[in-house]
Amino acid sequence: MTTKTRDAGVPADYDPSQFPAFAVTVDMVVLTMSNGRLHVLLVRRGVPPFAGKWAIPGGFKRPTETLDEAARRELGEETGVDSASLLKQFGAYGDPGRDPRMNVVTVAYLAVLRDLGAIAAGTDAADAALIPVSDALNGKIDLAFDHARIVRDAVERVRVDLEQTGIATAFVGPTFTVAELRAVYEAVWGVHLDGANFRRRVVAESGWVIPTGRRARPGSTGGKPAELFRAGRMWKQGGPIRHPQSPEKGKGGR
Amino acid sequence: MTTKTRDAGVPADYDPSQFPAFAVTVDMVVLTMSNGRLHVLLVRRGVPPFAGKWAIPGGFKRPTETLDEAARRELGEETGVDSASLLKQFGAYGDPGRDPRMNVVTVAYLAVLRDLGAIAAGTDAADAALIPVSDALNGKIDLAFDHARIVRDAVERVRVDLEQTGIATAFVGPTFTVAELRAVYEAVWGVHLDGANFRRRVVAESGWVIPTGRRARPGSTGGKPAELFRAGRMWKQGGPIRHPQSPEKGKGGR
DNA sequence: CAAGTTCTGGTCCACCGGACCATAACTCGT
DNA sequence: ACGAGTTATGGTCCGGTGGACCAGAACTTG
Repeated sequence: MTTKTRDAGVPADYDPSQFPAFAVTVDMVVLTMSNGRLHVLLVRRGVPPFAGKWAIPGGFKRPTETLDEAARRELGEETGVDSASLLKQFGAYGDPGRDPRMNVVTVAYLAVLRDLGAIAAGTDAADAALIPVSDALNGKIDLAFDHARIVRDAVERVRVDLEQTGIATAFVGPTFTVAELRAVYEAVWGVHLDGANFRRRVVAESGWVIPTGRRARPGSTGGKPAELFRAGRMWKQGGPIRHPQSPEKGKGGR
Repeated sequence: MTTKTRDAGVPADYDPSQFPAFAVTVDMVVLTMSNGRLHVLLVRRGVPPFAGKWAIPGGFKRPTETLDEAARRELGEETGVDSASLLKQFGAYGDPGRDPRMNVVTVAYLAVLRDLGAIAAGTDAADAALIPVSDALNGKIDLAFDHARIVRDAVERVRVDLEQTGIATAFVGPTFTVAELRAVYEAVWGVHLDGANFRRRVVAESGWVIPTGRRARPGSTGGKPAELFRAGRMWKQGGPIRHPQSPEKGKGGR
């Protein structure tokens, strides 16, 4: 609810009319694939506290907008990207003292983007960078505030969503090959997937990927040119690819 | 982040130092099984706005506590339940005007409890009640603020978590039969599950349920006395029961 | 043109999920 | 006390899926 309903028979040690004031912000964890690895967009702080440290982009929510609108606005302001190809709320953070200056509760959003080269350029690039999530998570780069935890939660969310939604196509371009899509799964999950089986399942799930007639040019290393697909409309509810190693019983394929 | 990082080359139409003040609340959707149906705990509001309407319990977050702590405290104050058997954050809501008096952002928590009879009694029962979620969702009972949406999201979350975590055991008592556990799945999903297959999978998953030597007394309708189990420690990561009807392809069992 | 690399379709088999049957162990009514 | 009804629980059977593996197609480079 919004006001404390004072009907429980507990000592009224807190006056509901004197509610404490908080600042509310939205922070975005922007993830992308770069060079075959998962990266997160970070900005370097110029002012205290945590001046000089890396942080995830974000800003204050305005009273006249919803949380989703605030996230979309901030994403556009900080990265120049308008396409809310994927912008998903995944958590709220309000530990006391997480901002030394004031009481702040932040609502965290996950954004998955492709082609971050153009994005980093659009954001006055000086203080923005794409950092491999592995570096951000293992402490090689320490983040401002509780942003390390937020990034960790976001990555965990992506790992789960990859299995249950069509989030994978948000990582690749408007047109892509099966191998590119498979690389997303392999990078995020850190596993190896059989190419033939992967392709079979992806194309079997109707509505997932739609073949364009065209073919991609092979890389410098050769190989048969791959078929080009574009994303279908089945963006939610059940992707065809399942995380392996889930059979933690006593199986072990042949 | 917590302060707006002003490095993007966008017009500074908003002054970060003048952040708007919000009230932050935590609201709890308390779900339980009663009489074979899924119920939600609601309290009747005594003061405007929405006086007389039903609402989910909740209250203000204090600057000295985390969001999780606030949720646990409020749950105890309003329901008398201390056991955080399951208390999970699932969303933040901050639409403008959701509270006509002021700017409020609420962080919603899902609580799953058993044995709500004692709970409703402990909360000075006059204004608290267990309402079937079906009544709360189809508009038969209209809720204050945007609580209808919050309850809807919570129920959806439970449906998903039921498949992927061990949340089901939170609905039943400290000791339970396989049939009781199956009733949880059937009520939440609205499906019928085969008793024999259900039992097989539940007991096969090691660590899920632990047999106590005892047996339950059969109901007034007779039948073989069921074996009594208690919940194991495998509370997270992958329940053994899957939602049927997921094969939306072209199957149809034999 | 040979060798290497990648894509893509095919095959095969173990395992799983769900339908179904059978039996055990209780209740109630007569 | 005994049959009928009811619930619990184990067994069996079978189609479908997932994953390992092979083979051929279509490109690269040297």
